[in-house]
Amino acid sequence: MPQMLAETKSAKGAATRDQILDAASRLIHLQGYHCTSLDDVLRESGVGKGNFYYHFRSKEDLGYAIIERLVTAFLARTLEPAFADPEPDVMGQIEGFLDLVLDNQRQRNCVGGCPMGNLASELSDVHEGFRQRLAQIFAEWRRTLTEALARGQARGELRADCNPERAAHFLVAALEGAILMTKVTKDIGVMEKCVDELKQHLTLYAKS
Amino acid sequence: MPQMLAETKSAKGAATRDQILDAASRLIHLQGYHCTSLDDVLRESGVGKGNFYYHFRSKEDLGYAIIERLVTAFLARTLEPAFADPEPDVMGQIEGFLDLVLDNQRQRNCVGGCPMGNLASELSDVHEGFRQRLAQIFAEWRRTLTEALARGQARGELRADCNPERAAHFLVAALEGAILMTKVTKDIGVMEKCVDELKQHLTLYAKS
DNA sequence: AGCATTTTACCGACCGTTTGGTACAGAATC
DNA sequence: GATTCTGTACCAAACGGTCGGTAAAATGCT
Repeated sequence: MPQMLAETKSAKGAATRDQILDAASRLIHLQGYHCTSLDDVLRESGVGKGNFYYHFRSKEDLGYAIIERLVTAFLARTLEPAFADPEPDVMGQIEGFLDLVLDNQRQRNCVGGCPMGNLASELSDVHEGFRQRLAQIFAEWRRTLTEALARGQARGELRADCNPERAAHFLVAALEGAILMTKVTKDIGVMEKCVDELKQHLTLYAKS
Repeated sequence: MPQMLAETKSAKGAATRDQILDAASRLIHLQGYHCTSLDDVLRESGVGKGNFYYHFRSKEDLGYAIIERLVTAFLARTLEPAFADPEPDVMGQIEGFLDLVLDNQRQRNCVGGCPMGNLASELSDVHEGFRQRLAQIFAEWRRTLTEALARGQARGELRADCNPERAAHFLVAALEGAILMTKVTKDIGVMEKCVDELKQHLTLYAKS
């Protein structure tokens, strides 16, 4: 019975594994999953093919690893920081979060779009496993927003007739759509308008 | 000098060309552009390879044709009908349009998503020509909404402080995002919530 | 300590398949 | 009888993936 796993056990191995993930993340963010070939990743990362298959079972396995790295990066660097402190007013927190995502796209010059949104669009109807994992991530994103809104509601900052869960669904969807539109138009102004309008929408929830 | 064009000249030729486009549209809608191979299209349409290359210069050429067929179908069957009659109240027209798009996704069981949104996400950073054409389509969609909103504003149905262009940007983006979210979650309820919220947003524009 | 052995990490040639695309001959149609 | 169409055979390149083999660590043994 041959060893079927490919677990990384030393610091050196972990380093090359990271090199692969770095290159693959970058390429897949720009070109998509199917349009990024193994050879692309190998060339970009300077890792040999045999080495790749030492660290990953398959391209699919790499795909899952990329998604995992994506979600941790998003949660740790964008979502959680924006809502970490439960003290400040929720409205300001959400607006800050919107600005953060907007600025992210501005810095990228409208290239790449949302890594998770891209994969969701490309793979949802092609690979059920990927779809489920991605859906999970969006659910977590939504949950964070829902909780923040509910928190604000409990504190009397938001109107009682605001439906936190529905609003969270809407915020995530609108943001994803805005990123997509700014990606296809290559005009950050498009997303700015959308975020402005989204902030307008938030006033619907504000207490009188 | 060989014949470089591939213009269809008889009814029969046009028929097979349509068969190809039908199959390709279906497949690309479900699997995306890169994930749909020529052989897939040939198998599905029952057309030989030589025949395909009689009607299309390349897969890229097919891609452009698909986009063209997409836009005409969307404009003729969805967008224009919803806003054809300039008489009724704009608010109702937009709500009707939202319901139409929502119902479209319901009928598809949340499979496929928005054909144009999918291509925009997959190809915007990979193929500049496709990107430009897709951006054009979204611009036209937005223009229709902008004009409708401006019409309503001129008639006093909408508040003066509503910015039609900005609102149109937002509506398109939010709708695209909602379709994407319903595609990845495979739950039409997600899109229903988004459309509900979007209708709430429209009340911001309503006169007092 | 010093040597032997296993484990971990890595390479690049190679494999079968599929890719988009071509050549071309034959059939259908006018 | 030319033009319009269509099937088949074929191509080089690229695809994801496998292979045998090799450094280089880590580990075991005395």
